[in-house]
Amino acid sequence: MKIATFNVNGITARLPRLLDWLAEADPDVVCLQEIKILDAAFPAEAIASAGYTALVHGQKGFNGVAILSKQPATETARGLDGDPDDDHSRYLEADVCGIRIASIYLPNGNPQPGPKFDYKLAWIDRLAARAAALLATEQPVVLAGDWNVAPLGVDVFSEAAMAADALVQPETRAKFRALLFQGWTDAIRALQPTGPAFTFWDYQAGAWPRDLGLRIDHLLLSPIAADRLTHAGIDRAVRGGERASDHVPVWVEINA
DNA sequence: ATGCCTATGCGACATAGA
Repeated sequence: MKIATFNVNGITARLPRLLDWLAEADPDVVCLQEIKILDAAFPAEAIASAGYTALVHGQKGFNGVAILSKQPATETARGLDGDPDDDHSRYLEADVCGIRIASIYLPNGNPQPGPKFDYKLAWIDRLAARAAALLATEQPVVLAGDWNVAPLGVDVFSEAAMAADALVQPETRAKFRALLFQGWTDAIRALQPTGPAFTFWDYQAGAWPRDLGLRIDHLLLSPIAADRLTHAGIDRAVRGGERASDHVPVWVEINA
């Protein structure tokens, strides 16, 4: 089964690119982030024509996540526990063919320090609580999404240029590492242990042609899912398309 | 030391992204 994550930065603006990529990459499941649309306005018909059902946890203007699937998908969670005042649409989870799959849009957290950074750190704690509960089920689980965390120095084009950014702060990295060390496998790093593996290039300052990227989109696998991991990849070429998102699709294949 | 781009919204610039 091929499972992908793709921050589309607006489903309306990106629909042609998404449909092109679905036809070309042929994933079974796609976790989308930043769909920036209400559930009722989601282009479900176009997605259905491509062969996918859609679970949608939308929001107007910004945020919003979805899970597209060729096989039947059963929703298992919408949002994270732990903060009744949090009205951001950033977490959606489903069962597909016995695999638990989460679409995650972790808060950016800039500027830091400040309330947005505090929200980010608290959100990681809430996600870690959910992740621990999922691990305890001993099911195959895939946590896929835009984590807005560059785990190591090699995951940014320049540590100096990024020093003040919420994506690389020691507290950010420590919380990500703590979650990872619950027992998750970072799929891209499991199959490509060294070197850059960027998944995002800013629209500004010629970041894409200069290859000034970040690795912030990740698929974390539970032990049983990791045992079944056969392939993983980053579809870099998508970044060079017309009206591209600033993120590209990242995917894994696990034995069904 | 800031903006550089891009998407969206009851738009005529502001907010958010990372």
